Amino acid sequence: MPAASSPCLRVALPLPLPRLFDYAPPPGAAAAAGDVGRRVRVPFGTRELAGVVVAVGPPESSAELRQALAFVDPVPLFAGELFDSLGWLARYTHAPLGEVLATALPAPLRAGEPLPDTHAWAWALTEAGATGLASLRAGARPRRLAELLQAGPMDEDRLDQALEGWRPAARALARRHYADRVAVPASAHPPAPQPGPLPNPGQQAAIEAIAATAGFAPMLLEGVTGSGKTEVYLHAIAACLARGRQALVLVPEIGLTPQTLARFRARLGVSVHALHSGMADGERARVWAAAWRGEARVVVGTRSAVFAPLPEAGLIVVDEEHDASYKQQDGIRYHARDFALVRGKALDVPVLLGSATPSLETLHNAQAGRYAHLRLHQRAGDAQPPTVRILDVRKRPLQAGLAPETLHAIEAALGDGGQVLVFKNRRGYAPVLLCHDCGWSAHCPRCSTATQGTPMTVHAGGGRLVCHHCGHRQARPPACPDCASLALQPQGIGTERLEELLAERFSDWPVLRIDRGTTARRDGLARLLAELGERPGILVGTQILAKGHDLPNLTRVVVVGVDEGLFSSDFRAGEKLAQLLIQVAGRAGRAQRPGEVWWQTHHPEHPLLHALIQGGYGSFARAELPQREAAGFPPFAHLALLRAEAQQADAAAAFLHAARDILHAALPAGRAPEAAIALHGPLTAPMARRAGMYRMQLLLSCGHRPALHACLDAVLPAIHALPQARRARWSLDVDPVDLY
DNA sequence: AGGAGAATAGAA
DNA sequence: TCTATTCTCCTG
Repeated sequence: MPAASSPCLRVALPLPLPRLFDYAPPPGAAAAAGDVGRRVRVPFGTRELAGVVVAVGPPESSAELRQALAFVDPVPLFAGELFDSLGWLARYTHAPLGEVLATALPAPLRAGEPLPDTHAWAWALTEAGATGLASLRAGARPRRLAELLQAGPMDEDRLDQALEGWRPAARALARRHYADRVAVPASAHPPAPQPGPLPNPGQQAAIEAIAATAGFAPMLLEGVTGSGKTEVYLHAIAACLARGRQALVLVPEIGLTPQTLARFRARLGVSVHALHSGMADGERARVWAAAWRGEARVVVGTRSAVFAPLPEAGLIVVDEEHDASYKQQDGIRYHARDFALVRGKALDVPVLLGSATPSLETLHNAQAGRYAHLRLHQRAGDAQPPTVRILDVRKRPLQAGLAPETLHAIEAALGDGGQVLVFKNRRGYAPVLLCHDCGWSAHCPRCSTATQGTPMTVHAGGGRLVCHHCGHRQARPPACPDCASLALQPQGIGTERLEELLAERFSDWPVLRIDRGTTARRDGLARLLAELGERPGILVGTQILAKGHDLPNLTRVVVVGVDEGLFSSDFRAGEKLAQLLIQVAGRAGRAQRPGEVWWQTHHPEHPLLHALIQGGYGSFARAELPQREAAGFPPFAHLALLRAEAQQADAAAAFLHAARDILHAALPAGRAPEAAIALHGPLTAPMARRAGMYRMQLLLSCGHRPALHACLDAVLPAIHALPQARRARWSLDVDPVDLY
């Protein structure tokens, strides 16, 4: 055993413990400053863990240290900017560094596997192939592929561009032993970009503004749907590549379509690495490794892609920056857009935030001059903005939840050969199952709000009950459990029922339902849309249809259930609804055909709807921001939410009361009012019980971010040490997005 | 977190 | 009295 005075490895382990663990270096190694950022395997109690060396120095305690087992990495995996930024993230989220570092890694790397190889794959003709080539049918794909390979082995991503459908052809050649798949070193072949459409003046101005920036520059690119934000991204990325730098593009969870990737690949002329939750762990680790080695020049990915290492970074793009999927809702509750800005600053590169409906936080920063504000007013290709109409359905007879005017509008659009989108933000067959005789309705046994149980949604054509909050499912009861009546009726309308009713009413046209139920498979959505093509028909769907795919023949959009978002208690509900309505409306009339949007509502006078109709999203935002300021909500105040949940309601309450007492005692007296920290609660969470757990929360708000963080820093060790903390599951959410 | 050992509660 | 389950402690 080495002497206690020699330097040790200070290791961050993936544990919910706010501390590091010291180890003697592994056999045959001495601890050196250059070990910082390397992963090590260490013994921990009776188990073995993989952690990250975050410092080298004298041990904290004088006790005999255990010895690390072995380094995983020959050189630091976390170095430079990424290491520093993740340290910042741990401090900002008040989470243990070890957990933050683990969150930043794909699963295999988190588990301590070595950084995988990233050689590219290429196809090469065998000798048999070279001689047998002539025997292949002329003009057929295998023949054309073999001819391409005559010049030498060819990378797979080159083949993607050179020959459509080459993969089956390659398999055919391989079967005859005419060709082999061979590993080749990842070659950074120079970009061979394809020209795109000529930018319009608005796009040109934005492109030039971005080109004129050097170093860190946050920019909001605000452009209505269809104004060609992606074109601007592509120009900025191409310029970044031309300077020999890497680009990172973040997209929302459901925005990353195969079409998007194909478009990026074709236009940029380099391989584009995707990183998203649908990929296998091994593949993610390979892409992460490719970014680490600088081989991946363009990384396009969802939330967690914000952790991609970028040794040669030149640009970060966050598309649809307002999207809620950028906020991680469990574990380390980071916000990918905000972390992208932090990384952009540390990397000293521009960060481009794009949206048709910017978050009020971003808009506020732009208005305050902290972000450059680029605008695209014009829709690409001379497309006209859709006209939006509010349809007052009070006292109107509804059929399938649709007013007669709405049905006529759908019929007219179909008759004109157009497609119609009927948007309903509620999945399933019906939102409630009700007993017509006694008034009983089906509620989830494991979830409830403060005042009532949450209804179970009828699914699968009426045969099954599903809770949308916890996923609990059960068979639909044949009779009322209270009065044994058989008069159980599905009430209200979900997408499944809407699809059924529309298919009945418009039997001459195809009706497609697009929601999590029908698009569970990876490219389910693309498949369904490709099937419909440009034929007239009806799409029934939820959120998932609000973005992504181009639907050039979509001429009419009907939104039902607008009212459900109008009177929510969440202070962000209005913003979310406005964003949704504008995003969905933007689906209409993308090409030459003018679009028409109908919002069905029982509240035609609601100021939110009026603001949107009269002045669009900007007008809504101008009205909303002062209200946020008056109410002391973000972006004018900063929030942190202490959540607790437990099997027994009083365990959660006891913890939060104890935490409140600690906080209260620590609140700095006599501060400037803007640095004052307000405590709200403990209160029962709006969703009081979820999956059988009782849930409570304590909200902290403060006008001055550093004061809030200083307070949390001062108080969290005591909160961690509370005896009540072990009787409840608790977490701290800095900048919470959902307060449910 | 998760494993180990201690404490405690139900079945023979 | 013995085993099953919950509780508490600790990790370098």
